[in-house]
Amino acid sequence: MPELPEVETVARDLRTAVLGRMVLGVTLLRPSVVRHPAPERFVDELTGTRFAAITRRGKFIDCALQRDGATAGDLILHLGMTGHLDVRLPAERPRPHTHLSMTLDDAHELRYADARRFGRVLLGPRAELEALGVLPRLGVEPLSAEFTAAALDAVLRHTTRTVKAALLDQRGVAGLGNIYVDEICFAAGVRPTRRCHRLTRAQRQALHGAIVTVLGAAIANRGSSIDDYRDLWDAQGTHQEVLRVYGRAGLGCLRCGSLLRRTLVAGRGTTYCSVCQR
DNA sequence: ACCTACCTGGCC
DNA sequence: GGCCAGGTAGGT
Repeated sequence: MPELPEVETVARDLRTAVLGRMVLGVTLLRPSVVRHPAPERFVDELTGTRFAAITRRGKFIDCALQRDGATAGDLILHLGMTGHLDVRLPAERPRPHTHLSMTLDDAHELRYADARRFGRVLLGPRAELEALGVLPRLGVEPLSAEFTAAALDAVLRHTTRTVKAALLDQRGVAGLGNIYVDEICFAAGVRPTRRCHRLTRAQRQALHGAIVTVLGAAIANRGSSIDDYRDLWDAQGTHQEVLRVYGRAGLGCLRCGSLLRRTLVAGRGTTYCSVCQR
């Protein structure tokens, strides 16, 4: 469900809601959502910590924790396809499939829910989690200074895979998913089925520009609420209203009017304009 | 570089 | 009942 713009929106709101708060208690209703460490240790090590910083890396939310003012690892959350975070008062009924609830020192609860359970939760120093192999090593952050046209070239140039598959791979560029890859390909005028090594330099540059502008616009609109994405306060984003290809198969291209096609690429439903995208 | 499995819910 | 869904991981 959430891709980079939705995760960024939730991370920013989370900063407002829980930064500086202490975790007084932890209720782990479905231990299997915690991938590391073991459930008892997870609860013990999280209890009594304070949220010191909240950042996003790809589609992961990283809450840096402190205990007695000293660094105490990171609470790392991935929302999968259907994950939700809520900040609610205890009297409010938890949404279905709530797997983890943290009671905070301002009387609110921070809750993690995920119907399909494709998401996960981890706790520990980020470096340690990466060393253990329980956190994947992610590619370049597309909204960082390191994401230059040359950096994208390095991802695309030496592979024969489709552009769609390469951009979905979190080890290349971190944070892109099915909606935004289709939108990026349309904005760049590139077919998602195109093989990376056959891209022209101009096409690679167009993709680089499109990644930055599409993600920026989606964040400004607080993400796309297609099915069940909602922010921390249960409000919808508005970017779904301006998507140009995702969800528009069979409708007219907003640029040239021809019917948008839908195919399967890299195992994912893919919509594109066969006239505007080459 | 693919392909399937992992889950639940909603729609036809 | 079957198909589809914003995402990975693991096996071939």
